Amino acid sequence: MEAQRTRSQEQILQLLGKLGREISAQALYVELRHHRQGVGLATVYRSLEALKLGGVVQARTLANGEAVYSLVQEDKHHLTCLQCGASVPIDACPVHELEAQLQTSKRFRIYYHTLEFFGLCSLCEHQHLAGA
Amino acid sequence: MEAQRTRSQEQILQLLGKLGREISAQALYVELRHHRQGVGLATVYRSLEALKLGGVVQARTLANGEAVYSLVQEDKHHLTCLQCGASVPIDACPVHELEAQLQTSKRFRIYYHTLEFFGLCSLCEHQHLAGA
DNA sequence: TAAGGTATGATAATGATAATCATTACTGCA
DNA sequence: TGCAGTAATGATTATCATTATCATACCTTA
Repeated sequence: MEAQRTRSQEQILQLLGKLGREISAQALYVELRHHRQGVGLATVYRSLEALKLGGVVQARTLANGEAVYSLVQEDKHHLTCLQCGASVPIDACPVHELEAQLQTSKRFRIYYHTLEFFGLCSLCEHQHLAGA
Repeated sequence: MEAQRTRSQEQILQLLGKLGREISAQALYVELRHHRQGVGLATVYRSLEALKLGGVVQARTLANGEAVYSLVQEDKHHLTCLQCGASVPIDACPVHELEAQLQTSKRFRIYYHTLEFFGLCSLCEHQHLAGA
């Protein structure tokens, strides 16, 4: 029965809560190691996977390919520069109604969503146009 | 000056257009190889990067970590099952207004956005609850 | 305490992407 | 047309996050 949470899962959950921000599995591993007794890297990945399936943790993939995790929270979205990778948070989020609709029309239990905008920040756009 | 497109870039662009669907860099590499004269894998990656920066190609990352590319197109979003990976397309998209706002308020030139919902499809939710 | 199952951790394997570097194609100019 | 300099290409290697493996430790229940 997977309703029970593992000790590692609890630790990770707690740390994620304390941090209040996204963090990669690798960084989590290091962080846990600093704090108290360490947790194996494999276990970090396993726990994150389980928590994700449990609907309490969400993940998104950064431009460099690594995934970052956080507690499921509504409306933390981003605007990311394709050139320099700068990522600024945005707070508006117009997808709630849609989410509710989808949940019934598509017969999916939706845990979370990601919404990301990609383009060029003004600085990079300049450089880009200049042909730098 | 990077306004000019490379031959490889043109080939890739054309193939993406013909395909009309998302495809990974690796698959593109194989595909190009089948069609005409091959293009090196490194060049595939470089070209995709350039086209992305040029605002004509968009990318998103699959659950398994690989990135898929397609021509920039509005409103091709997905609903993905965290368990089995099933990914069903959705056609509604409520973010246009927000995108327009952001473009001015955040001083970003936005090329495209991704919007993805994650959860469990009804089948997997059953299995999950059953503790399989 | 013993048995069965699950969780864990160290480590190796995988696989996509990025870096390297020598070679080739292209550009503008004499 | 020939040259020089620059950008593009491709084969290959390096990197690095993630997964798989497998033996050990733990926990629950009888």
